[in-house]
Amino acid sequence: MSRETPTRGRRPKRGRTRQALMDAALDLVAKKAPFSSLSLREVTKRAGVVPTAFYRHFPDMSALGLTLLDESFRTLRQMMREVRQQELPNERMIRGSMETFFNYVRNNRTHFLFVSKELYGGSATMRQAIRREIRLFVSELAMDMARFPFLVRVNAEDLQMMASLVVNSVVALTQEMLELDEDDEAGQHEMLIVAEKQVRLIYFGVAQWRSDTPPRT
Amino acid sequence: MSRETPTRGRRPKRGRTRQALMDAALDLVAKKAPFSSLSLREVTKRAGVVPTAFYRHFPDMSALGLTLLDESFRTLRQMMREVRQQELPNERMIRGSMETFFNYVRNNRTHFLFVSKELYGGSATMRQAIRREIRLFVSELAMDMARFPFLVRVNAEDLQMMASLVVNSVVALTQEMLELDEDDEAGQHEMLIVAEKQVRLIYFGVAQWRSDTPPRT
DNA sequence: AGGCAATGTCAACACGTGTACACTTATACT
DNA sequence: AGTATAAGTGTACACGTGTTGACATTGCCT
Repeated sequence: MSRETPTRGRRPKRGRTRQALMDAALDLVAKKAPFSSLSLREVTKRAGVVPTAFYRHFPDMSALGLTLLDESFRTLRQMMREVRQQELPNERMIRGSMETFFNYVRNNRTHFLFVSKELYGGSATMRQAIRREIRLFVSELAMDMARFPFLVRVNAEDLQMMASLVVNSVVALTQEMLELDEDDEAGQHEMLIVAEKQVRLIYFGVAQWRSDTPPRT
Repeated sequence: MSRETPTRGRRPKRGRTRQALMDAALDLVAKKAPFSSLSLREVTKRAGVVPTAFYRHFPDMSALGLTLLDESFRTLRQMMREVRQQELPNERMIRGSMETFFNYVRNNRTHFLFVSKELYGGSATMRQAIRREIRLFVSELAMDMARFPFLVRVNAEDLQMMASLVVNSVVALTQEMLELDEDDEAGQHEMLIVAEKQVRLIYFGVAQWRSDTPPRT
């Protein structure tokens, strides 16, 4: 038995522990295992808090997970919206979007690691929640593409399919990038280059596309 | 404590348990959690065997995992090689490859579920092993594409980038399909359609591509 | 038929797990 | 200042975990 602090119930600021728990969970995810295989005790220990203190902030681990998930996507959504609104010419737009996105990933590494590991390995509700976010990105991108003049003849279904192709590719590259060492700048830069090329390639394909089925109104 | 069979050491055929353990693991992965969060006891219980019997066949759980991984990819590799060798004209080739691949996924659902959940959520060695297999597919596809007459001017780096775009997209759609209910035929068919369109779209983009930059570091 | 290696069982251990309960302390509000 | 409430602590329990060791059975080979 380790008796580091025999003092009893003495800790400063008001609601600091909640954040400590979230940070601890992300920490463990980054350097150990996926969130879904973390134990409550493990997290509390890392946060420097007794196990039972956990319940003062979350009813159980899955609640912590959903909070983390929300935190991960909240700022990202807004950022992508801003990126989209700045309306650059095509070529510059692709490059710019990729740069800001991957920069964001880099600055929020632990959050993306968390999401990446839960996308397919998490609980059913967790997976669905993440998928919903991704589908949202796809739909918004599809709406943007609908405004391209050379895509007026493409029906909604195909627009969705094109957008999902772009998003899926970026997601895959993101996950690949997260596998790299944190300070492998060369590798990460290469990922950016590849991502930009892949999206440009898709862009070429899109320009060539015709929907056989009747176009949208 | 359930004492269903108080008999002691009585079980028929020779090496049947090893397969029972592997089946039990896949079973649990399919209807519960990712392999990496399964416990040894859980697996043995499912296999109808006492925990210690496990060690007669595998030194530990990770060994079971690697065996399962090998089993998952061994037949797939060969199948893809056969598909590639049948040299159909472009359009038919895309459709045919997608059909046979997704059919294979359908017939080996549990194996692919296993792989899908370990790709990002598994242990480091597991993740690397799976990535290696995927990279192998990418390289082989790139070699195939190199024989396309309209791709002779594309450098090796870009060929790799194109192939990885195709493979990543198919992988993503596969994982999406695995999320569907096992007997949702309509949904699975739709996935096939989307996959075929996406690859065709990439194909269009590829036909338009020129490598501007000479290969550099 | 006999032997021996492979394959199974049982009991036990030391430890990690989630959670309930009763408690102490810190902070915010009147 | 006084106090109610939020937020922390320690103890305890029942259970699941991986692994060890000694023993029992099976089945293939000669």
